[in-house]
Amino acid sequence: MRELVKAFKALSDETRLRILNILLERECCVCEVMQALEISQTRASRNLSALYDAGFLKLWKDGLWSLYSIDSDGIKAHFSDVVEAVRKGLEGNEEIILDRERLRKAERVGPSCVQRLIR
Amino acid sequence: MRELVKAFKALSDETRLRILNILLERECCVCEVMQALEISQTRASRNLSALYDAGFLKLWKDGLWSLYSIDSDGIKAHFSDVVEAVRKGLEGNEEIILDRERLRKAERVGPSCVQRLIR
DNA sequence: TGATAAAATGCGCATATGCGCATATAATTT
DNA sequence: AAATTATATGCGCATATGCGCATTTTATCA
Repeated sequence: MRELVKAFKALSDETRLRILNILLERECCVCEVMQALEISQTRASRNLSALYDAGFLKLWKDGLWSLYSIDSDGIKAHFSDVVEAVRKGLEGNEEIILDRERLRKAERVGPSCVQRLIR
Repeated sequence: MRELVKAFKALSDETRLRILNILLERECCVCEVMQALEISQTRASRNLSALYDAGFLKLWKDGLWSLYSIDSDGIKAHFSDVVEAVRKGLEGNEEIILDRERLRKAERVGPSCVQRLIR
């Protein structure tokens, strides 16, 4: 039960749904998430961790980069339906579309290069 | 998006998952929820409202009674999978089993008769 | 070894949430 | 109309959450 609650808690936040959405597109490092969603480093890092702790993501460290991606195998069988529901539920949303567009332009250069772009 | 977030927020609470679970068994009035989960009137009422506001329940008033039940039709197509995920996710949980047992014994007599049983 | 860089984290604050208590509301009964 | 009863709600408080700022951690590279 605790785990279920934790999973839903992870999904009950706009930032995290947006993150999940771009990760459905492809694996990302923290700075790419920052660029795609136009959010701060702290915010990206913390929310990625939350999704990770809830069991939705897997993490693979490549040097300085933390690469997060959907943990398709780790997500319990019946919970992949929930992720699918998220994907469908977000379909057509404007912000979500923008996120994906910015993701296409996002580069794997760290936050220090982007910092000034954010506010 | 706001709606999605609201839906998941409604599901990210133990009390509300327990309520959803007994409503999967059958329609209940507030006092039956109190009895099944052994919680206060305020708590039952408020959490039922939250699930209602998020679009999971429908409400039918019969005299003094407010009868809540799963809104199978109202729940959007792809969201019934989420409810199903909840049901499966709760399977075997001890508290959940107890809730269902108490539900069987629950009667449609108001909180005033039960009040003393709760703490 | 020192400088640089990506990501994580401690702290603090503003806001949100859960819920008890008391009371209000609304429907029923006498 | 007054009393009773099932549910809803205003208020207040304790706790949780989100996130910015500054700093730390961890890894790379000169």
